[in-house]
Amino acid sequence: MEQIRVRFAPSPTGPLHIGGVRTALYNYLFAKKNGGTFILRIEDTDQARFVEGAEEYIMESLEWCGIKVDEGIREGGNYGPYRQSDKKEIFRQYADMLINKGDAYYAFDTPEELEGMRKDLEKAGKTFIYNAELRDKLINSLSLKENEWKEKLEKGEPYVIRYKMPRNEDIHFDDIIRGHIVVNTGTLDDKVLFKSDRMPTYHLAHIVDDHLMKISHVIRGEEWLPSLPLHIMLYRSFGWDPPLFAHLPLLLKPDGKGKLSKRDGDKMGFPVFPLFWPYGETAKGYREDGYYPEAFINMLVLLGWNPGTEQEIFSMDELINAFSIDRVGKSGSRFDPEKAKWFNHQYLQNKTNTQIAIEFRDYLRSHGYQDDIIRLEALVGLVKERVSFVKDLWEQTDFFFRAPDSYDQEVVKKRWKEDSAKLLIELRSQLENMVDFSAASTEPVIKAWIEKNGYNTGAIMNAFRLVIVGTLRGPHIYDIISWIGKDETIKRIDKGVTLLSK
RNA sequence: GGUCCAUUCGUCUAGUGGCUAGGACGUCAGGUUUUCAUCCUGGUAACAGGGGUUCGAUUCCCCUAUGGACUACCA
Repeated sequence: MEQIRVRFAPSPTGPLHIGGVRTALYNYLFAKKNGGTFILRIEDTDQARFVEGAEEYIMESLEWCGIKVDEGIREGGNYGPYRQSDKKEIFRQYADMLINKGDAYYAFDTPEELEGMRKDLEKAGKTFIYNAELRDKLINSLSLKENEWKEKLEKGEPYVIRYKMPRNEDIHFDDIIRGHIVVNTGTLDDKVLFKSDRMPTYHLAHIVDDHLMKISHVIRGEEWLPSLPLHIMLYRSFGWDPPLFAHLPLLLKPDGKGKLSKRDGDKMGFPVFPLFWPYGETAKGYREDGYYPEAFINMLVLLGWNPGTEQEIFSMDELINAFSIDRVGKSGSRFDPEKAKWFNHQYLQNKTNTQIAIEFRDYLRSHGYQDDIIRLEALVGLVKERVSFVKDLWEQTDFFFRAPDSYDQEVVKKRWKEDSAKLLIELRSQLENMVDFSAASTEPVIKAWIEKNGYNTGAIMNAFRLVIVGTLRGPHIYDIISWIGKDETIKRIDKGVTLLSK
């Protein structure tokens, strides 16, 4: 059987969008599932849009996601170079092959001339297509006499190389996800294959590279579907067997219409990129927002693919095992930031308290507190179920580290009664004598004391929580006082009684 | 405008020529927690519309509508 080789081929024009990450992920899963090779190829044939740092960003993003590249710029491989600008001479040779074969030609029209004609025709209600109908009226090696266009070449006039699309021919092809598609060449134009800056366009470069790199399956975004007929024609002209194609549906914005863009993220407060983008107009990333890469990937993989079972939580290994391109859907998926949070919650709950405590320690430092890891582990155990992110732990635990310096006025109004101070002072004396301050020890004692005196449990517990926490929230009160300790508990009771009895 | 693609609960989706159309997120209601959150249980909610084909269509075909992509010397 043929060796499976797939590639992810982004262009370094900015940060990698999560739609791009998903494409990379599906390629990776497909490769690993089938014992194949995952290749990262940088398509930097557009010199004008090149962005410094984008290439590094792409590689770092894949690494963070746990998508391992088998062949690429860093990894090497036998099918390099893996950066297209490093092999532009090679592309030129292939463009010449097409010219010699008569399937491509030189065109000398300037962009301004073409734009002018396009506008004129549009005014007349017609569509301008550089194709068999019009190419004779334009300036190229088909319309000009041989000596004329050769002279232009010799004089060094700028030119492009265009593909000579047949006038009227049905092109049949298959897409793994979408099935059989037929397009007539009459609706297609003579696409530019080689630009006047002596770089190939995407169309030429990726066909040549995919062939040279022995790519077996092209898995890419749906936006390429309309140009697939051209690509099929190119394979035919070169006399090469095309790879198999799978065009992935798009990722849509959470509300409204259209595909997901950076603006949506800014507007609705969620990241559209895996990592923070530090150049120019900066953009936030999932990593910096506190997402675990496993959760991010798990969320992303289910946008457009499902295993056909009810399993929702997948490790990368499980994904590799379960993945099948047949189960990729056809329609675009709307991205849901709420579900992304839910996934992170799931992953956070599955971490050990130790792991979380180590991460939490860094956040604590930024708030000016520290504690030893054993105590932090215990603390994490009390509150982790309440949060989806480590960074949210602080707002669940701030009162463990500092006594309240003000009290929730609504609670005071409702729960602080005439006899609250007296009851808390009694409670204080109960606690004061206890040696073992664990919840298991204090809880029954306090309960018994309340019962014996026929006190109202609610009145005491709410007042107690108020002076310890400052408001009515948090874990079991006995767990809280155990963690902060007897001295601190007594102090907080005293402080509360003093301040609230005024 | 032209070409191509798509359409099941609000969202991600499962599914079949005959099912009470299933799950998850969200939401709502109860329960647990004398707090809050979590958690548990339950509820709400969908086959875009119209024609066919068929004994029977959510499922197959056509049309319409809606949405999307592409339509650069960008990828």
